[in-house]
Formats: sequence, C-alpha cells, structure tokens
Amino acid sequence: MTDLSLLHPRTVDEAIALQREIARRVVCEEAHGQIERVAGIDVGFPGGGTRGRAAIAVLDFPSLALIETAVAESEVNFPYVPGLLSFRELPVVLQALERLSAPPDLLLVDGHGRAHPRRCGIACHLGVLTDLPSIGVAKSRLIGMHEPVPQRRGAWVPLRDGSEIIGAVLRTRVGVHPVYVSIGHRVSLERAVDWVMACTTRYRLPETTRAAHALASGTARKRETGGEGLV
DNA sequence: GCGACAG
DNA sequence: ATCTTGTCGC
Repeated sequence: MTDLSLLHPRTVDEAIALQREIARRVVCEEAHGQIERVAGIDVGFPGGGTRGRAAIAVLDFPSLALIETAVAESEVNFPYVPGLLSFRELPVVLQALERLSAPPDLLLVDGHGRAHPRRCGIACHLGVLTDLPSIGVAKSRLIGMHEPVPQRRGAWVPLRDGSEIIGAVLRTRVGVHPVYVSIGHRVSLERAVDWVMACTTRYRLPETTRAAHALASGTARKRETGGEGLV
C-alpha cells in the first residue's frame, strides 16, 4: 500500500519537491483508534560503512513490554544531507516494516517530523508513506528556536520557526538534555508530547527508541529468537 | 561570503 | 551515524 513514488528522487530539486508534496498530506491532529502497539524505528550503520540496518521494536502500550522486532539490512546509496535524511534511511526501514506480523498503531521515529525546513522530516515522510500515526523524536535540533526548558521532568517549551510552532523541546528526565518532539502524522503536538512521556521510563529516550537503537547498532544484546535477517 | 546542519 | 578509554558525578 506504500506509495514508493514519493521515495526515489533523481535530483535534490526533485527531492525537495517531493517533500513539499508530502508535507501537504500530513495530518496534524488525532486521527487514529486505540493504540496498543507502539513501534520504535531506527537505522544504524554498523562498522560505519554504507550498509544500513533498520530496526523496529514493537512494544505493548501501556505496559511497554516487547512484543516483536524486525530487522532489515541493505546497501544505502543516498548520502547524508541535512534536511534529506528520509531519502537515505526510509528504503531499508520499509523493508523492516514489511517483516512485522502486523502494522504498529503508532511509530516513534528517530529524527524530526514537522520540525524541518519544509515541515517534512523523516517522521512525516514515513507517516504519510504508510498512513500510520507517527511522531518524530530527535536528540538534537535541525531548525527552530526556543526558550530554556524548565528542569522538571515532563516540562516542555515550543520550538518555533518564525511565528510558527513546529515542535516541542521536552525534558524527559531531570538532569539530561531535552529531546525534540514533533508531529509526524495523524497526531497533534500536545498528544505527541504525551506519547513520548508515556513511553519514557528511566532514561532520556523512549523505551521504543532505545529498543530499536539497540538492534540497529551492534549494541543488540543476545536474546530473542527473531531473525537478524538479510534478504 | 560565513555559519548551521536530524542521523 | 561511527571510531573509542578513561573518567567525572550521583
């Protein structure tokens, strides 16, 4: 069901045009049913080469118990260009997504959503391609300005680009750098912040993101029977 | 022209 | 993102 025509631009200009088109399709309000399966999405490059490994960890909500995982590896050609990250990482992510027994109800993507120059970060791109609710959770800023974030756990301030609010800078834990939360698809910013907090327990990043990261980077611990799969 | 710049 | 030991702080 995925519209792959929105994923393979031939030039940078074409990529930017696609992003403008995708940004138009983003739904910035709640448009989903009950959410029981929350997925963390991340891509790593073990060894630092061009071989990308996408990992998806599906957790039960609200218990946050691990339900299932999926991994896919593939050669990545598109270079890393700030603002065009999704064209580099999404192809292999979609491969991993196809290996799940069922689609997740919500995606927590490692990277920005609307907090992007054209309001089309990787979380928006993936959300629109799959038409699944998604949220962007980034560890650092791409664009936007904001006031200092109060130290209290759960405190957040708006991330602005000019007069527009494009995301939230959220303190998930006391004493850690805040994370950048933004709308991916089919969810409001306020609810996105709530989801991120609900998935975060004792670390800076949500458990979903942590589980996916552990699988995508060689840091995966030994357990599970699941496939480490090549194609 | 000079910085900034998700992962 | 990835390459890496020790080290500061709670």
